[in-house]
Amino acid sequence: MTNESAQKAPERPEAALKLEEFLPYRLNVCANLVSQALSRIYADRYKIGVPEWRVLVTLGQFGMMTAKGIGGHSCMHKTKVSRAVALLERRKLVVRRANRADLREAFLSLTPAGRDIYNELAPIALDFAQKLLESVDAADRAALDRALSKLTERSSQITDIANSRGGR
Amino acid sequence: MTNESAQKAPERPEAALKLEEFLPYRLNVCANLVSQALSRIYADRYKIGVPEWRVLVTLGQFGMMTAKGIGGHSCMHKTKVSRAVALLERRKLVVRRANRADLREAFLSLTPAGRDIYNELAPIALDFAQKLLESVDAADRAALDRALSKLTERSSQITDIANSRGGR
DNA sequence: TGACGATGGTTTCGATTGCAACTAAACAGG
DNA sequence: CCTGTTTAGTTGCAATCGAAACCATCGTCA
Repeated sequence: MTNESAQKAPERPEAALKLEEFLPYRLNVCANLVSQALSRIYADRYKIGVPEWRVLVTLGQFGMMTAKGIGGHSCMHKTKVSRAVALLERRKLVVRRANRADLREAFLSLTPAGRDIYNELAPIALDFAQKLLESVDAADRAALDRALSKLTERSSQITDIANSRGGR
Repeated sequence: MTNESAQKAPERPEAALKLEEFLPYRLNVCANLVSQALSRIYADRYKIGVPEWRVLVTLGQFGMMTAKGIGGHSCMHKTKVSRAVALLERRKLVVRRANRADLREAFLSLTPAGRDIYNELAPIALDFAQKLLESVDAADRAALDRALSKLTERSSQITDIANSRGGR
């Protein structure tokens, strides 16, 4: 066997790329399925999607916040936040209060109706997550927690570096 | 404290829903970041997106397959597969060969050019996944593996049940 | 004060998505 | 055979998304 042919060999069999074992793929499939299962809880009941759900939960958690704050905390693009808030505002689930000290931003918070929905959904969502976690061996749960944190941190790091390189 | 007020209490503080600790949310964020980081490897270089990437990898792995087969193996909607294949076909990375025994379907496979790209990308992708995994404590990796499998299984189960109920 | 860059948020626009309707071919079962 | 049903794959359409442009306001510095 020459060097040439060794280089051209498709791949070492033991290193073959199998999609179903490939971490990024598995994460994506898992996250989508979980997301879809969860959204059954609120989608039909209240006709809202994931972005609206996140806004609702964030405001439920913090009480009052700017759109920027919501975006930062829920990892959503500002246009997504803007549109989700607009929808919730139309439905009278969220109110906008001007910030006298800075008229560019506005403070958002749940209306009583929004709070009602939040109070109804939050325990159901927690229960859902709990049920989901119960399918994972108790001994593995902490590891999953750590792993998700590490993977999230590492990949956002990679993206940042690549972005700063590309943006030169 | 009456029963009434206990029922109306927003939530027990210890059970409060915190988005940043909520498993479905964390999975989604993690998967998106990882996916985005990975796509840097192939997106710019070859101007393809996730669906095309998955078709490429699936065909690289199995050699020859129908669109249905690809969809099943890569968890993609048939329209996504159809469009991804159409794009790759236009780029001469994939060929379609009629199945004499059943003219509805067609066998798809990589062209030599497609195989070249696969052979270039696969090791880089594997390396990426490896690097990513290295950020996770070695002791936690097997647990992550099991947890992802369980969560995937459980949530697709939930969705299936809900779907069959709704589809009555 | 007044000009300029930065910032919060909205809007416009092109691209991607998934559902539903469709086409064409296979496979009943009489 | 014909007829109705199922299946592989494509296409039309409406909804969603994110990048970039945009608008209004703020902070800075001369």
